[in-house]
Amino acid sequence: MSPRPARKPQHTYHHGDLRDALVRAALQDVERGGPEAVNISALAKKLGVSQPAPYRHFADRDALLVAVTAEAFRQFNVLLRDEIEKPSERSKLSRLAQTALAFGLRRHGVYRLMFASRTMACAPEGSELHNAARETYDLLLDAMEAPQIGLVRERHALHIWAALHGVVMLAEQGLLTGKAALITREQLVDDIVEQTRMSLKLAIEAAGGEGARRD
Amino acid sequence: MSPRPARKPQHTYHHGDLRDALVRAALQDVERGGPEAVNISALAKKLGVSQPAPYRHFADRDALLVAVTAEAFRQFNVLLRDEIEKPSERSKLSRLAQTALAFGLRRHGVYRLMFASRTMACAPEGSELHNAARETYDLLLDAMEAPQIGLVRERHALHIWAALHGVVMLAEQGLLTGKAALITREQLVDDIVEQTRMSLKLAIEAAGGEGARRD
DNA sequence: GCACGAATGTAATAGACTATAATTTTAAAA
DNA sequence: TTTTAAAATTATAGTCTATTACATTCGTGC
Repeated sequence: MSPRPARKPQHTYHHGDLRDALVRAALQDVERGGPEAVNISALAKKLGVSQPAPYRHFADRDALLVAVTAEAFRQFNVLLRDEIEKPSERSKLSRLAQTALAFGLRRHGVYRLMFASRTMACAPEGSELHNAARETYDLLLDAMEAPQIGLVRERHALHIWAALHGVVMLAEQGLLTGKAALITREQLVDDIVEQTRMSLKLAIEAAGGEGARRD
Repeated sequence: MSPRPARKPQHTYHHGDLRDALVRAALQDVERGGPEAVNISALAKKLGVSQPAPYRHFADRDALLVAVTAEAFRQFNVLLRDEIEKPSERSKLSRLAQTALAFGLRRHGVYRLMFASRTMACAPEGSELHNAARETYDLLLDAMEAPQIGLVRERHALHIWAALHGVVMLAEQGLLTGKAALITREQLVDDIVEQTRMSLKLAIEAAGGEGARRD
């Protein structure tokens, strides 16, 4: 998104920044109530334009959601990249996982849009959205700090990604109750990361013994 | 749901089975297009009643979705229970996981309603829906065939549940592409189950050494 | 059998939201 | 300055949810 004009001139016929303003405002709504909370009419009203004005910039509601999702991925990926590039005692993988968990819980409406919505499910391979998600995955691969041996790294990366995603979703759905509530989400994620790191280490050692870089 | 009458008598003023018919038909729609595909007007038309008739049986659209979700959980739990009660060479846990995976992929609209919808997120603790999900979790605990030692079993159960859920959702969202596509979902789930069984076994042995049944 | 209340249906209608068409205003290029 | 394209506007149609007021049927008690 382009930088926002300091303040909107009053009563101009042209908004001047409607497209970006729509994405920003819609993202806020998604944050509160998930994708289904996005309401074109309400957005138009809030931004002080007529109800059909948004359709000058987005073919339909879905197109707006695509733009919002892309922006969400941008923010998510920046967050993750900043975290794993930061120097720290703790492992990159653990920090990436905890950062993603925190994002998923704190901005769960946005997270749902990114990882559990029709918008993403309909994004064709090679689309902007698909590439954004791919970038997230690449950050994960990077954070694993493991050599590329066959599909060993992929297998473990997917395991972590899946489990992390599962924790966020189960927590959001209120399915971590009873005895399960005694385990914090952060602990659970740490467990998952550690267990996987262990398994990965073993697999790398095993592969090292028989000559690496197979496929 | 009560057993369905063989065939609806023609042109009776009363449908006779509208409530259940609505749930069944809505479940079909969810199967195709997820929760957002449920359309009260269309359902009424399809079932040959007036548009407002469904509101005699459900306060609003959300209430219908709650009933549909409950029915979905009933079917899911029956499927899982049947699987783990069946005698087999393979472990209960592995079979439960593969069955859940297959359900999540084949009936992904329904799965989304059960595990990634506002309907479930809004289900209060103690509600029919919440209990249904709890029952699923109990089946998982049962399938683990592990003694109850502190939170060890819970921790591993949650790990599996989360990862399983993650695999289904990532697959549905088309996020398993590139090198990741070379690993089948079934393989991935098997990996996760095996890795967790290993970790669980170690944890149980470790706990056994220092006297079990702590909390 | 039949009267009556509860359950279940209908018709009519309001309101929210998406989306399109026709028209007007503005900004900026020629 | 004129012209043109982009970006708004007003007006309007269509779909869907939901409510209200009224009609029909079912089943129970007499």
